[in-house]
Amino acid sequence: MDKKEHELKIIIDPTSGIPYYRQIILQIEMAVADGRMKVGKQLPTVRGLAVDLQVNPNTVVRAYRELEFRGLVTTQHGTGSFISDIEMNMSDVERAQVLSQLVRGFVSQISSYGFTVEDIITYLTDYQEEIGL
Amino acid sequence: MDKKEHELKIIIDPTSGIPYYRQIILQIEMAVADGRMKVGKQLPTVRGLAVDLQVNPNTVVRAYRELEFRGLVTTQHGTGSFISDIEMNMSDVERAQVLSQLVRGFVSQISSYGFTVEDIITYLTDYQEEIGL
Amino acid sequence: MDKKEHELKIIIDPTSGIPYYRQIILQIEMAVADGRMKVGKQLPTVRGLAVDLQVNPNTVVRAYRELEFRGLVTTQHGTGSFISDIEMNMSDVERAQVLSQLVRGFVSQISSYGFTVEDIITYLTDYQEEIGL
Amino acid sequence: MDKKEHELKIIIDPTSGIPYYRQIILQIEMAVADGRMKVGKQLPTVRGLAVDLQVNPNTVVRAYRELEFRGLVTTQHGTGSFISDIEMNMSDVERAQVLSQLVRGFVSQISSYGFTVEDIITYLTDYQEEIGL
DNA sequence: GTGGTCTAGACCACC
DNA sequence: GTGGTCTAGACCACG
Repeated sequence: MDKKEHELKIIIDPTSGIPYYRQIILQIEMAVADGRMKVGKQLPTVRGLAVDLQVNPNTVVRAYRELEFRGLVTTQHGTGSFISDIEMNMSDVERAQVLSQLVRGFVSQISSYGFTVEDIITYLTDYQEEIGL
Repeated sequence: MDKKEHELKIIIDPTSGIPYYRQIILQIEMAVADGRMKVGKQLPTVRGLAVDLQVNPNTVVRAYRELEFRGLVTTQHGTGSFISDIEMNMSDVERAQVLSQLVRGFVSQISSYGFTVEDIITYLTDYQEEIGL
Repeated sequence: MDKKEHELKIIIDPTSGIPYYRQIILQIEMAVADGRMKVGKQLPTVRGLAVDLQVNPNTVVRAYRELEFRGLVTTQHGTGSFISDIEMNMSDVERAQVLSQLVRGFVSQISSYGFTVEDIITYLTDYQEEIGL
Repeated sequence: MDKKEHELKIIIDPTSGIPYYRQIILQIEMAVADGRMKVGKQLPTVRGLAVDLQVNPNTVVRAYRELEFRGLVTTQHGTGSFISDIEMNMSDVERAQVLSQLVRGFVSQISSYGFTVEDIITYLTDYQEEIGL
């Protein structure tokens, strides 16, 4: 078994209309969500990732900054950026605030498709049972 | 007891983060989808709607143009804009698919922050009341 | 009495060692704190302020972005940036989170001078009485 | 009951946001200020301290160099670094002035977000316990 | 080597 | 006109 089969592999789609820095954020969030990136693990360096993705280093910086703001990532100057342990580093209040921002962003997104908060709640309730199986 | 007495009541929310022209598009789409606007019916004039909504006429123009591009609306120069008879609306099934994709993506995202579906539902329920104010 | 005697007058000190964008943030915060900027008032445009301060527009963008993240400022694409009504737009949870971030930043700052949280609490308690006079 | 049994115990907090070399400087300054380190006493060797703190030797070098620049420390090539007899430490009065300036500035800042001195005190008291863990 | 800040200037989206 | 994103590349701070 190759321990590296599920490493962090970010892919930028220039045609998606989604800003590059957001694509980076989303894919790092997903990597954490599905366990490919674990607490304490170092993220690619800013410059390294920029070269990989063929984007400007500043674009990566911006993505990392936003992740740090949200508490998902910790940056140590001169050392690198790491996945932080949110549960440990954030108070309940802070976690609630992150949830709030994420949900509001999502609501804004779905309403641009004409869906309502009601629709999501209904869907999620069903989804929850589905997962619970 | 006429359920259609308010045929087309568009409301712009400047704080939603959704572009004005999109808000107009969405609400016209929804009006068509739920039967408040029917094929052949005339839309408000660009200037009239702009005054109503207190937005720049160009914003309304843009919304109508995009609707025309999608085939939902036909513009007759010098006469006005009308709902065209092309069936461009998403079916319920399609809408459900889109919702599903969006919500699952979001659930994946928030789980990277250690939140659960339960957390979202709770938050949304509160949020819904807050908006309802 | 000239109504404009106390307008927003931002001054960048290139020798202070404080990043320009932080200097902008701090001075806008102060302007709001002392009433020179009020809720709903429009901030200088990004480009306008950049020219005024003789800094790059991106530097102003960054300052405004951070203020928006903190909830002090609301940006409307294509229209401008405005002082937002924090009390209205933020939930208790969100306000608590902003407080948390501000205080933690301050603690980090003062500990670089060798002061402790204890020192601040002591000072603030005295200060509070002083103000209360 | 020797109060000085732990003459110089430096602790690096990687999460504080304060540069390592500053943390070293501050703790040496404080050790001098409260009498744990006296004039003429030898500081730990660069390499020894680097190993102790698990930091890069260059980081210790930098801290010592800055202390030497300030006159607090004298380095004798091939022999070691020593506390010099120049009185560079802030008096209590000076420290109080600095604290005052910092705190008042911060109070002004947070008031732009609608927070009160009371809010900070409450938060700090909680925070203090949290850190104390 | 790492990340942080800033500039100059381009191009896009929204009003 | 407004703000938003991105690039190219420089210089600084930290380890």
